[in-house]
Amino acid sequence: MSEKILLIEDDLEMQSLIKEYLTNYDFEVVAIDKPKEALAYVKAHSQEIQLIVLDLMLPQMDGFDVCKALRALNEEVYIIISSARNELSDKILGYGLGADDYLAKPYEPRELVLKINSALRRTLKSKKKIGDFEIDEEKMQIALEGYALDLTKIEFDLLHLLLSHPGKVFSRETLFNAINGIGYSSKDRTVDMHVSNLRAKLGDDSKNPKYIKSVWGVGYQLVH
Amino acid sequence: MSEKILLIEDDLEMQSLIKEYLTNYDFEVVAIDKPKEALAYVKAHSQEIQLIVLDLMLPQMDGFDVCKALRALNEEVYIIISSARNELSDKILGYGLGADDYLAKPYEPRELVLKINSALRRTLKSKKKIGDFEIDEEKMQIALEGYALDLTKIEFDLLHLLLSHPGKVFSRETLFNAINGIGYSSKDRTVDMHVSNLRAKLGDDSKNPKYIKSVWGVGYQLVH
DNA sequence: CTTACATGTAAAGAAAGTGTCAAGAAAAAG
DNA sequence: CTTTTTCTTGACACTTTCTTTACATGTAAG
Repeated sequence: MSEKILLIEDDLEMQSLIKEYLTNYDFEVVAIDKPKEALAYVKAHSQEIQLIVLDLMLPQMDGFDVCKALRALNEEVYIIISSARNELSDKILGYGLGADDYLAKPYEPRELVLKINSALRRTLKSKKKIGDFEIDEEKMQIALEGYALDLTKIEFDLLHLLLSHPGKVFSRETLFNAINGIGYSSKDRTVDMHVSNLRAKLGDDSKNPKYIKSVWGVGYQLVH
Repeated sequence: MSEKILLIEDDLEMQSLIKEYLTNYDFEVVAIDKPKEALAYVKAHSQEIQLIVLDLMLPQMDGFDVCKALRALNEEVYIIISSARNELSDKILGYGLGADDYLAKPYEPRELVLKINSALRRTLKSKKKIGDFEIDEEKMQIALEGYALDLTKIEFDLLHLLLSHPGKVFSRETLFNAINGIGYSSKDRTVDMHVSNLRAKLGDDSKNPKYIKSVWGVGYQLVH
């Protein structure tokens, strides 16, 4: 699995250096030196690009405007700005350019790799797929077979926990603690109730569960 | 029960110190100073290793790359990185090297033991093989020759206990206590009943047991 | 071989766990 | 402050599991 990265850098020597370095780390890199071309590229391939590395010292357009334009084209993409250290460092982060991270020049290529990795880890984290489910952590939403479920907070937490370890048996106490902090007593039926409601929303059947199975005397587990 | 830990540390003095310390805590430690050797070792013994302690100040390869390579070889293993405090401490945790925990040098050996313990508690949970059986503790499931058994909680506990010490003779009282807390009386036949049901589910024969053997006047044992 | 006690297991009864409706309590929204 | 939504609790029916009883069978020792 490789990720597509757009590198916008007008210093061609630097460009090829970084491109090579990132390529070694299994990223797919598209390098462009002219901001207008870059914008055109993003317009055309918006969906494919996971991340943009933008150097601010660009000739044709002001780097700020490029950044804004990029963000306008794609709200989701992660943008890392690089620029000479003493230049704009503070401002960039402060003002709403839409950039997600900042890297002072000169920088170690490794640093860039680190930032890219952490960025991708974060973006790839929302929208995990598990079986027929799709979790969007940011939106606090879970979809089943493409249809978003209308869950309460507790239901979301519960299902999320079950989905995080498919097949694992969770005791009622564990589930209770996950949603309520502490204070479980064995005659508490609240977890059962939430599971029952969840099942209803999932269209699941307790006697013949497709998703949430009861483990007698213990708790519940996600069928997988 | 001891756990296998791989220690990658090029400072030999430090290495033997830590190794000795961990050994005192009943861990089985493999210490290697050369990263290439370490990688080779992991490749060969991937399944056995529960946890890796990796020192970043290594000669041949960059510690980052070692860490990544280790993670590539084994997604499951828990990796603890150690490194001089002021070096990269913050970055390491933030960025995606695949490490699970971080320890700033110099550290107290005790600290390391604590981290190891908490890590093992988390990972050491699933899928042990014993003879024809395979236990998945997380899923609370035991499979016989690949087929999952449908056991009740008590049956699971009972078989699990027998499997944990193949050949050991367990008295009825011990077995009873394991499943019921306390309160065994010698004319209690409940353990016998559970064993009988278990045997049925295992397709076992009490007169000619393949799995659970009766030990006259005492209790039961797992045939091995 | 006989006695005394141990084990195997079917079947019945006891106990405990689960599903969910409906009502009340609590929290969030308006 | 009122309304609405969500959460908890109690109740009851129902299911599954556990224990006990009962009797047949098996084993060791005199």
